[in-house]
Parts: sequence; C-alpha cells; structure tokens
Amino acid sequence: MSAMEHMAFRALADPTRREILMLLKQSDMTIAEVAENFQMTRAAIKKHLTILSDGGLIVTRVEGRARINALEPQGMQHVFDWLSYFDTFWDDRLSALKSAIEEDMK
Amino acid sequence: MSAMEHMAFRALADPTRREILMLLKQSDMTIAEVAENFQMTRAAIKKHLTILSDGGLIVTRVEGRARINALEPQGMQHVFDWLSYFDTFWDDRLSALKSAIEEDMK
DNA sequence: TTGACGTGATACCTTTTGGTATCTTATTTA
DNA sequence: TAAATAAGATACCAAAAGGTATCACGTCAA
Repeated sequence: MSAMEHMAFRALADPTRREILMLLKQSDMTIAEVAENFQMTRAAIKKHLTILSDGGLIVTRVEGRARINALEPQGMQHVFDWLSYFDTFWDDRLSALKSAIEEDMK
Repeated sequence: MSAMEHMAFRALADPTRREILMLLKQSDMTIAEVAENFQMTRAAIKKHLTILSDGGLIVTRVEGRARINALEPQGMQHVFDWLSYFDTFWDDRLSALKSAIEEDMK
C-alpha cells in the first residue's frame, strides 16, 4: 500500500477539505479566495491545502505573490484504484461459494 | 453532505481499517479472526470494526456468541457517489472556458 | 452448574489533528 | 522607497483518534 494512497485517503477524511475540492472543481483559487468560503483563518485553510497537496489531490502554481490552487484530477486516481478492488466483490464471493461447493462434493 | 458519507470517508482514512476491508472481501470473519491478522489487541480491532460499521462499510450478524463481520458492498456507494462528481471535472472546465471566451467576445 | 470462550464496555493514556495567534518574507503599487 | 498585499512558518492549545488494560455479560460445553 503506497504512502501516496494513504495521504489521499487521509486528505479526503476531513469535511472542510472535501468542500475545498468541490470549490476548486468550479475554478482555481488563491488561498485567500478559498478562505473566503469558510469561517476559519487563512492559516487553517493553508494547512488543509497543504494536506490536499500532500495527498496529490491538488497542485499549486505561483503567479507573482499569489499561489493558485487547482484540482489535480489524476490524484483521485489512487483512490479510485483502491476502491476498484471492491468492484469485484460479488464475483469473488460467487467463486468462493463455488469452490466451497466443489470441496463439499469431494 | 450526509453524515453517513462523512463517516464512510472517515472510516477509510485509517490504514488498519482499509486492510480489514480487504480481509473481509475474502471472507466473513469474527472479531477474533480479524484480530489475528494484526499486532494489536482485540479491543482495538473492535473499535475499528465499530467505525467501519458506523460508516456503513460492514455489517455484523450474530451467531450464538460470535459476531460475524461482513463487507457491505453498498456502503462503498456513498464514497463512489461523492467521487463521481469529479468524473465531470474536465467537462466542467471546458464549459467554463467556453463561457469565458464568449464573455470576452462581447 | 461450572468453567471456558467470544464479545461488549469503560477508563485511561499518548499521539495526531484542526484550529488560532503571531511574526516573517516576498511581491506589488502608490 | 514606503505601504499594502499574499503568503509561509512557527508556537501553542483543545479536541479527537488510536491504542491498552480491565471488568462485565451472554453463550456453549463438559
């Protein structure tokens, strides 16, 4: 299990961070612009953005003194990949049942 | 944003809990059986299972004195639903760009 | 019925997390 | 150049999270 994957899941665990992702889905934003949407200090928002960045869910580009945060769509891929294991859940259960029946018939 | 959705994301944030889900994907297990796979007390595993249950990711059935934990595939649906918003990310960006261009042309 | 077994529940401890306050640095702009 | 602006860095605090130890409770077997 990759550390990146873990950081992505950890980043998604907080409601504020999930809201930030929804905001950034609409448009790229500076830290101050993101902070306008929440009742907490810019410093707190900055921490959340750092965690989102650590999780590979957003990227930041520098324009002068501004840091512009943008969604990193591929970052969500780690999460999708992990979750995709559970797509096969029912298939796996059926094959396990099949094996058990075959075992019984011996 | 539903509380259930939040609990599901919270449940997925811990590596131990994600491992437990992988185990339960293979077969249903009692608490003691799950605990055999980890170097921590049964009580700690029980806490993790409670959090997974709160998140709707597993269900428990009682058989005598045993509590058998099983994956709840639909529980993952809350997570998939939220993440699916980001499927449309590039479409949204293109339409936003289109609007911006139209605005410029006025 | 008397243990043994599987589990639930609670108290407690340590670390992590989410937040504020404050100070510093870098970039504009008047 | 001086002041305003955008952000980084750090110290600090309260609450939540992850873990252990311990005891109580229902269930099964001899």
